[in-house]
Amino acid sequence: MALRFFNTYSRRVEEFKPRKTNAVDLYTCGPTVYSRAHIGNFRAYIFEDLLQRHLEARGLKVHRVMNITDVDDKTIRGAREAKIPLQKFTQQFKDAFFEDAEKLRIKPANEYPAATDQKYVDKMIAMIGDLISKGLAYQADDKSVYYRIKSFPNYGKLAHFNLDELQSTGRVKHDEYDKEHVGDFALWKAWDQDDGDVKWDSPWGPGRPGWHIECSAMATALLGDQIDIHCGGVDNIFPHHEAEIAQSEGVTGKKFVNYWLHCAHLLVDGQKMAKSLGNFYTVPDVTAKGFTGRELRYALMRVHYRTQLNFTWDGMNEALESLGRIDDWLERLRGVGENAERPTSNVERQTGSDFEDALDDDLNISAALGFLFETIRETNRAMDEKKLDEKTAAGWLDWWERINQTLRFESDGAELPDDVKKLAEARLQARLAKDFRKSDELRDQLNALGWEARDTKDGQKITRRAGAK
RNA sequence: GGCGGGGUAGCCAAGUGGUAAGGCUGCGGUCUGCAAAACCGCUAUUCGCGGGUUCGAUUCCCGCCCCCGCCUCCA
Repeated sequence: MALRFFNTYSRRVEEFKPRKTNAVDLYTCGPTVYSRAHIGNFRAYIFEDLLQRHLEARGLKVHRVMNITDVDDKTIRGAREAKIPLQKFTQQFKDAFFEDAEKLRIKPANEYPAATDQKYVDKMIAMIGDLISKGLAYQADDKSVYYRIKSFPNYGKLAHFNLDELQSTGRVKHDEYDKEHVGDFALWKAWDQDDGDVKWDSPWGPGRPGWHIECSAMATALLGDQIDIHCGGVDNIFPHHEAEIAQSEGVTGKKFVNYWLHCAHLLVDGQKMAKSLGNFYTVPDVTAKGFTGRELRYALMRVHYRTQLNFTWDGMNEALESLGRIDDWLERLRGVGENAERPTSNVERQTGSDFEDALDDDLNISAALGFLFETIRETNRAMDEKKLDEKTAAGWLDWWERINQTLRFESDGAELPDDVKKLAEARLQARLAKDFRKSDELRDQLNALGWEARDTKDGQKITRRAGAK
């Protein structure tokens, strides 16, 4: 089956055809580092991770760029309030971002360009100059440079907005006196006192780049004038990505992006999770409740990226239990097939490609996981009936290795905490002494800590369950 | 008001013009010292509501209701 994605530009599922035979250019909008990214932000990055890994599973070499926005109104304000230099202020959130991304097993991008990097500022200035010379931008009385949206006929095509019908939500303050059209957006923001020493020289005076131009500059600088896929959250469709198209195509005259993919919001209590609403959780908030990064990864990944996902602690428990099912299955399967000769050349033939086929269909993760869990039930049944031979088990283990490159759901086999280890040891001794009263008491104590003792033919097994610290 | 996404069991969630995947939870059974895990069984005659097309619709068409998002610096 061919790869297909829903393209925001056409509002249709389209067959994916990369420009190059075996390579894909992927640009993903990264965080604005004015505070720690929340798990709603990470939902988008996890969707992009799934996308990248699946493209790779299909044999495509992915060149991924993720920008870091380290200068804007909020970062400047934050640095000013903290009374520290902008660089120092943003660095802590950059560090936190990479730390969290690693916990969620997100594959690093090839480049993380920063908006404050002089070479990209130079590129932005060059693009703005070019837009002015083409009549697509102008400097207003407030010294800022704005994009003249009425001169770019395709403006509004991505968001499917009619410019004359735009209605202000009042969310953003407009300086309407300076602009030719309310919709004109800033390419270069003239310096003012609140900016302190945050400024760059330009032909239009001191100032700093507008938000949108940074992505146009960095994307074209690192990936070229045209790129295959550009991703982000749905809230980036307008105005951010619409502006990127206007800027990039205004300069190059070429189609900027072939496929626009956007991820729906993470909700909490049925509302969008957003810093501005204060209803958000960060990765450390979730791990502080006793959940791991891979459990959060599962919880954020298991719902199709274009469907809004309501974040709940019940959902986290479901993730934990579901992963436990996978863990138990793998352990059991390894008991049967680990030492068998791997039928490497026949894995695909033996196990099929249902999992990958499902993901080909606009990343249908629910269907893909459906196949995984059906497989688990069927192979467990075969093992119960002692009908799963070594070689078949080994084949399924290879299949798992393959799909786990995309899912990255496997347990990293963390060590047991010392108190748990002690209780488990004591319980083992009690059981050997056939002191079941005591062993049951110890099991209750383990349960209270969020761990479960289970007796198998291979001895006692300790498993983490919901609420473990 | 304009433009999107969505409404499928207790919860989460696939899916198809031909009679509802999967996960979590709950209950019963096998197994077990007892449990757990695993497996088996049960849990939507029904897919927001009302019409229409059709031999047949949850799926296509029309109308309506509800939820969420975007509408110029939010992933």
